[in-house]
Amino acid sequence: MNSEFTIAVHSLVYLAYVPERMASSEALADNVGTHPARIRKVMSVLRKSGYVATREGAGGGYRLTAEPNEVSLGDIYRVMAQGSLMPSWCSGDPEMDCVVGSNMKQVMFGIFCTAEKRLETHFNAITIRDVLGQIHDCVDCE
Amino acid sequence: MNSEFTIAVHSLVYLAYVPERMASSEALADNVGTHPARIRKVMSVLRKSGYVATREGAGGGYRLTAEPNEVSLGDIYRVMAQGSLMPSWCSGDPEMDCVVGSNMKQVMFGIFCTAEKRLETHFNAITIRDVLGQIHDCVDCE
DNA sequence: TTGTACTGTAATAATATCAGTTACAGTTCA
DNA sequence: TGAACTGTAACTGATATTATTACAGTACAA
Repeated sequence: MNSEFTIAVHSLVYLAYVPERMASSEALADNVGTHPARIRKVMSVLRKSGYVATREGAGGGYRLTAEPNEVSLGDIYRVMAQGSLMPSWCSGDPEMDCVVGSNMKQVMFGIFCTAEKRLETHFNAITIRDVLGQIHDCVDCE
Repeated sequence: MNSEFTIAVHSLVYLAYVPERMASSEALADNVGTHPARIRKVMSVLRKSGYVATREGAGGGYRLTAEPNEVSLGDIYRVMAQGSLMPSWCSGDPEMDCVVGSNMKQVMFGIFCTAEKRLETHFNAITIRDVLGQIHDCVDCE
């Protein structure tokens, strides 16, 4: 999996943490630990998916529009990283003569698809609010 | 995830399909669609884990030693690809001042760990025999 | 006992993916 | 009108992945 999913989750949690004001791509990049341009790319997807509002121009930036307890990591996974479980390279060749070699690609595809559904089910149960809660729990433990 | 998991599963299924004879790395590479040296590398791990026997020299190769219905994809995942769900790059920095930025790495780590456990649970329920069965089902459907 | 056919393993090369960066047009506010 | 932003694409460098080569070691068979 590439890290856009992580960046998206981190950004949304941060926006949920400062709901009253807009955060610029630079502020988010600082917090996430990456480059502002990368943040803008990720946020662009989240805007198109309806999770954040953006404003260009001076004083602009990003603001969470969805309710933190109504956005799950599953939602984010689907828009940022769906299909990333299956390796890009897959074995077998449908054209070949052997039963195993010719059907393996299809069978493994099915296995990876159901595996990914499992993963999504797991992520569906975790909301942005939950993640923010876990972060606050970290502090309480210190 | 890199594709060694897929290569391992494919190879074991193939060996389960031809249990009476040894398969050379070249025969397996042909069936899987990769280079013999890569097969040997993967099989070396499977040998050390006790799933296959190998024999060097003329007429040598690989043979399945485990029972196809006793080896699960979860077993294979653990030896070939454990930890591959979490992206190599992760956000946040424990040293920083912000609660979100400083704890996110740890929280996401936990989320990815439990997600991977879910994945393993799913893979645990699928055996090499099941995969071979699915391949035979493919043929019946044609 | 020697040649042939294998595995084991490491090193290297080629390729693909990922992350960082730069650049600039477009937008908004003051 | 200038400053502070986003949106997006292009490019660069780093890292991960796969392919390939090479060769030492092992086992069988003539």
